[in-house]
Amino acid sequence: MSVLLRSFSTAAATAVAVSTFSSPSSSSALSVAALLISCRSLRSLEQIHARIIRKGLEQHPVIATRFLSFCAAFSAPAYASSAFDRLSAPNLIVWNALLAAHARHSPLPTTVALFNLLRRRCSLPPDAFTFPSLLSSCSHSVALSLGSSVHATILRCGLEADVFVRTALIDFYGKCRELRAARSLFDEMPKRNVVTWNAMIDGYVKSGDLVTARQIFDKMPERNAVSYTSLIDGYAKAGDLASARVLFEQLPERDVFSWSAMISGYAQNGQPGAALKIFLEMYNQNIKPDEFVVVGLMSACSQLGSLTLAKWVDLYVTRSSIDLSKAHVLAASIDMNSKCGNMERAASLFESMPNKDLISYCSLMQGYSLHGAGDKAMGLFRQMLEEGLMPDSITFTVVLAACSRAGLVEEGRQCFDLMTNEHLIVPSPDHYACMVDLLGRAGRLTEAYELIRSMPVEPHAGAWGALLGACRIHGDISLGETIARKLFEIEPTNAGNYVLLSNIYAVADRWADVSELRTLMRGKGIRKVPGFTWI
DNA sequence: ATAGGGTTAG
Repeated sequence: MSVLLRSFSTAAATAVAVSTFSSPSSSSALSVAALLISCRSLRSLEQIHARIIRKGLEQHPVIATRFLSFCAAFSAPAYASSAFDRLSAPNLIVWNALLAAHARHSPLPTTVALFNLLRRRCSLPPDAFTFPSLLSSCSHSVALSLGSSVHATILRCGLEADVFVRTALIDFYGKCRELRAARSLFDEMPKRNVVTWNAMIDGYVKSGDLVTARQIFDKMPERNAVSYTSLIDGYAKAGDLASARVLFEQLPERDVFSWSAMISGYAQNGQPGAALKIFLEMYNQNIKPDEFVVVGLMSACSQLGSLTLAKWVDLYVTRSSIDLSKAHVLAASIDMNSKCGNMERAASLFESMPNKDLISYCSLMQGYSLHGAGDKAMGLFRQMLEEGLMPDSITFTVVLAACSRAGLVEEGRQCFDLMTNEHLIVPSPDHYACMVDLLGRAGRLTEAYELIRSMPVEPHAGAWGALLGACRIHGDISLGETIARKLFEIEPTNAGNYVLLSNIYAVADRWADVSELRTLMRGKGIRKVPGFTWI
């Protein structure tokens, strides 16, 4: 009965609207309106648009509104504007639909300009449908002062009590970390819905107050997937995967957002195995992944370094409907293939990029470096400079590490000079560690020692460790002892340093020293880490 | 016709 009534009233509303603009035929308007509802892509929207024009229905307010909201759905704000500009007398509803299309997909200034145009051109003042879009645009840009002036306008229009407007305001203040403003608006609200509560949770999560976010979550009368996922995401970002997991297990209906929150949460916290397990659970439930899930999966796979897995993931993504040309998916894929040793694939993905960026260059260079092709890494570095890209501090870390692994002493030195003299980058402890490693491996132990002692910043254990490793390779006992003594001070419990010195003694047949060192270790309660060998 | 959730990578 209610369905019948509703469809009747929709038809009636259409008829009224049609009569106000004198349509050629109300039945064609109805059929086009029905066609619009079933529209599934931008291409089919374009076809329907042609039909709208052909049938003379372009000025029909209901058709125009529906058309504009489909432009919003397919992220086509420019298309919405071009159609809107041909309307002779758009009413407030049509204006609101245009504003919504832009609020979701255009930069804030464009949306604000449109709002000002609406105020000047539309015969009616903005209503409760106007402000939520405008505010959401302010929220996404975290434009506190602009949004506050919108709030003032809302008060002048007497619209602050509207649930949609008020929820949008709460969301806005929450996103701007103005939790006190959000809270006063929230506490004095007579009727809230689940979106209102979720806006508060999101605000507290974003400002890092997980305790209050949890209190809101526990207090709310009904929850949906968004309530859970916001909190899961907050816990995951704070590294509390245990709490995230408990909520995830409690969530009755998981959507792709909740799955990706867990997968990327584990991946980002260095638990690639757990990330993979969650993904497999999702996969076995035949849930379609999206690009966020896939990026998390690839990140986990990079950390595991398994070529077999990387090949499977690659094939899986190729067969899915995920757009591999999207920048972050591509970056994750290049990184995964590089780290897992599929350099051909990494290189071909890299070549497919129209605009190669610093990060993709670095991913590929690191891959070559890791797999013993330092010369290829250096070739890429030269190509990068020729392309006019500006290397940053991390780029040089990758490049210097590549030189060090490949024993390219001269190139490494040149790069260090290039970094400091031309790019004016202050060398970090990491850069020094690379240089010490580079010189040390090449047997220039004295030079390396001089470098480490002349560092203007405090060298970290990695630099000393690299030098101690070099002393072992080149059998320098006296320097080795000096460096080891330094390292025992900096990191007294790292067994690796004791093992290295012990190996130096062993190679020189100084077994008494080996034995003494072992006693020293036992005395300090240090146990050797599996994987290190005593000769 | 309107408000809510997610990867800054090397």
